Amino acid sequence: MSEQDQSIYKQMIDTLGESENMTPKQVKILEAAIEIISEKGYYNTSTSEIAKRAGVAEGTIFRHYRTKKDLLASIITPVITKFSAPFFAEKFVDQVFRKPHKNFEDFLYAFIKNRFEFAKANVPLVKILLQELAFHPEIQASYKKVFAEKIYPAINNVLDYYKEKGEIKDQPNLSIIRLLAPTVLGFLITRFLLQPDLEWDDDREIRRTVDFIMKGIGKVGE
Amino acid sequence: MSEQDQSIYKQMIDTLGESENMTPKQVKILEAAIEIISEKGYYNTSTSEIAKRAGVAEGTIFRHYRTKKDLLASIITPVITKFSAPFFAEKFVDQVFRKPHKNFEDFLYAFIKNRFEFAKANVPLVKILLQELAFHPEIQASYKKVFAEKIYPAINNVLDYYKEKGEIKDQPNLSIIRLLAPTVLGFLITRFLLQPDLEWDDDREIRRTVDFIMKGIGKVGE
Amino acid sequence: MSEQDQSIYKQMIDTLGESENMTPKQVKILEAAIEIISEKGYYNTSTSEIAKRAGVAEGTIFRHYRTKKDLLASIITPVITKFSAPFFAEKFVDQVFRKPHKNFEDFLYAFIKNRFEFAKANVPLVKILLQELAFHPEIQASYKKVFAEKIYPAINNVLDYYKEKGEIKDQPNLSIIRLLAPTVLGFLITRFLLQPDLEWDDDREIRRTVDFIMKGIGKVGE
Amino acid sequence: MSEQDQSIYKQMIDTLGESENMTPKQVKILEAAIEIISEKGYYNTSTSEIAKRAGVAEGTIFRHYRTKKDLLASIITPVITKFSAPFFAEKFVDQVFRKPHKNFEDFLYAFIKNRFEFAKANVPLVKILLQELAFHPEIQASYKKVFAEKIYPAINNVLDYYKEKGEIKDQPNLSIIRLLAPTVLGFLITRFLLQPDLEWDDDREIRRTVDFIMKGIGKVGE
DNA sequence: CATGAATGAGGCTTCATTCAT
DNA sequence: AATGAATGAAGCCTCATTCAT
Repeated sequence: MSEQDQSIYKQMIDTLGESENMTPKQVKILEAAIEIISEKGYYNTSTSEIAKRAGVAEGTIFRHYRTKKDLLASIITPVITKFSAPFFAEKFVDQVFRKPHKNFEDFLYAFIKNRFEFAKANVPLVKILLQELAFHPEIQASYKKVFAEKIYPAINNVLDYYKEKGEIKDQPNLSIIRLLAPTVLGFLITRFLLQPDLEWDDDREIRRTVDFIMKGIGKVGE
Repeated sequence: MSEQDQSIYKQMIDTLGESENMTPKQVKILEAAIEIISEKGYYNTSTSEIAKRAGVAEGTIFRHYRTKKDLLASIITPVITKFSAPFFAEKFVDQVFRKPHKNFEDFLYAFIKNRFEFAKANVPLVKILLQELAFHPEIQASYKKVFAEKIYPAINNVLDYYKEKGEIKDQPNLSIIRLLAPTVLGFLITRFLLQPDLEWDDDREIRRTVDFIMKGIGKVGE
Repeated sequence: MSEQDQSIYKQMIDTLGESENMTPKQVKILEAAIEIISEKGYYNTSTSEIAKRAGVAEGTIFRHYRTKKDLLASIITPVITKFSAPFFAEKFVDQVFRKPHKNFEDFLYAFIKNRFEFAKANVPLVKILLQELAFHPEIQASYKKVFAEKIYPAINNVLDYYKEKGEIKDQPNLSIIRLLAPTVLGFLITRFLLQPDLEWDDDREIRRTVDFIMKGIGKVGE
Repeated sequence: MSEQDQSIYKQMIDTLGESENMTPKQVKILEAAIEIISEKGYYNTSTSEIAKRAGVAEGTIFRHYRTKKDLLASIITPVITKFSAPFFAEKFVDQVFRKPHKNFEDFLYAFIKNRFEFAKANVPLVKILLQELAFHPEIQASYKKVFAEKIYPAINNVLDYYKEKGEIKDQPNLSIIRLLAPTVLGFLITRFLLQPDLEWDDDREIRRTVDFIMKGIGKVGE
């Protein structure tokens, strides 16, 4: 799995700050916005507060983002992209067919591990994504697009592949996803958002998750 | 499982309207608030809009609820209670020990089925609960209390019981819950909030969910 | 000096309650209004709060007083009357000419003493009068009328009388009043409103006040 | 006595407008607020009315003053300070000991004259101060502080000084102040607030006031 | 007489956004 | 690019007053 999507939170911003045409102030604005919005939510965060935390005049924000919602979009859109990065076309499918995963369980472990690291490095961003998704139709649309065009097809491929290899029980892929996704997401949400202060033995818990899924989905016990 | 907690949405309000001392206008206000807030979220819903939809003067809202947030609380608090109703003390535990469930699978099926019916009858309320939980510390506190005092102990009992009977694999109960809860919730959320328009074969999907969990948790295949 | 104007606060109300056609509820309302308004001022006191403290429905207030301002007027008007009671026509002037005061100093002492007792018995009412006078033109008008028709003429008489007797320096009566009034009022205000918790030797302080005025006004030292 | 505290009303604002960082709009707001509040009182004055009179959007008020009460405070606080300016430390006491006042009477005349000019130049401000003092605990606190720390000690010094010189009768200073203050204040209030339209011979009336006080306090006639 | 739910005008305040500098 | 004063729409809430019961 790619490593360049780790730690977007700062990294993403910095990268943009250099590669694209971001001024230092713009970077400050993004950082401040991410911090505050992830703490208090979009509607409880005022642009003036963001400006203050960023050490910038209020007007400056609107020089870079036409509206407050634009600012939110500019935070969330990359997260949607990066979060689904592994599913993007070749890389992901390639890994499945050519890479060292000798079976589905191996693949699943690697996949969860990878998304785990991503979430860990980007807690505030993931938090914003999950919280705001419900309230902003534009963002939902953006997500649905990525899901339909990238995520779903990729997963589909993988599942079909392992089904053929006889490692996955015969069920509609959608049903499988419906079971798989909440299990993985549920783990990440519990781990990083609901109970971040518990003492987690992360690796054991990841294995447990894999195990749980494998039992439920796999053909092993049958 | 009790049937008196079905369909709170209207039923709850009506009941209150009669049993408690709710005026017809107050009922209208609650209904309107639930509708609009579940559509657009708390922060996108203005009290004036609620008043308009309820056919009431804006001031009337504040005769009955000191604050807009009070109004939200008066919607959510009963949901928290009712949603966890099956866990409340005797009933739930009794069912497990004395009632017709011959094994954990049976119990699980009955339980999911029951919560499924509840969710089905109260989509708007559940939606509000899930969406707003993130933003209102008071509501979080209220939920945590119910979870710690009612839900968790009840589940604990059940799991211990079936562990003793050898139907559940030996894992920490917290880990089991961490796997179980997202699976059930994920199903309900997908079914009623994310993809309500799909043509669902509900019973088959419930069985699939039970099956998935049983495989992952149970001792069967070992 | 008349004794029937002592302790209006309760007494006034009770009297009205019997003699006039006041219901017990109306009495409660007046009492509550006086208490709260004297504590927090007219504009910081809501009719609902008055109703609550009076143990009465809000509507009941408006059954007895057309408006909130009417309620205030019904409190203040009698105070204006009673506060200037000693000046009312015959009684007052009579006392001056026929009664036991052998000189102006004696009269002054009796007068201040009398108004002192009145103020003492009616602190809340006096407080309301002083505080609200500034903001309600109707009340000002009412006061000016009483002053012009009763108070001023009466004082005028008295001053002229003692001037003739050679006990008061020859100055315009208005100037005398301008010096006299603040001295007396200033004492009462300090005593009951500004520093009510100090340990006052009331009689000594009254004598000091009389002395101060006598020196300033009288012919003694000349 | 210093002359730089004359005519705060406009002068104060103008000064601030230049020396401090006040925008022209902010100056307009202050002027409008002073005018209207002094006419109708704080609670009868709406922020929208102030905005209208100031030719400013209502929101602009709240950019400069977080609260309506803040606006009031920003008007009154300087008045409290300026009104007691002559009492502030050296200047005042110095004048007493080193300056041209050959006796207490001279000093008293100069003092009253000075405060008279101040009141004359700041009628609206003084009116607001007197009217609102009763209703705003924060303002009371602010005043009490100034009184305890500046005014009282200064007066104390002066009285002791002239007592030693044998020009003032031996009474507790607090008693003297209790007699002195209402006489001076009563004069100013009558002159500028109660009867501003009378034709006053100001100098004669000031002398009368001084005379009245001297007789009452002084040792002359004894 | 009494009630108290209902009203709706109006108050204070917030905040995204604009614009002259 | 950056500023920050200014805007004004819109939000929440209060409260005196009315009216059907």
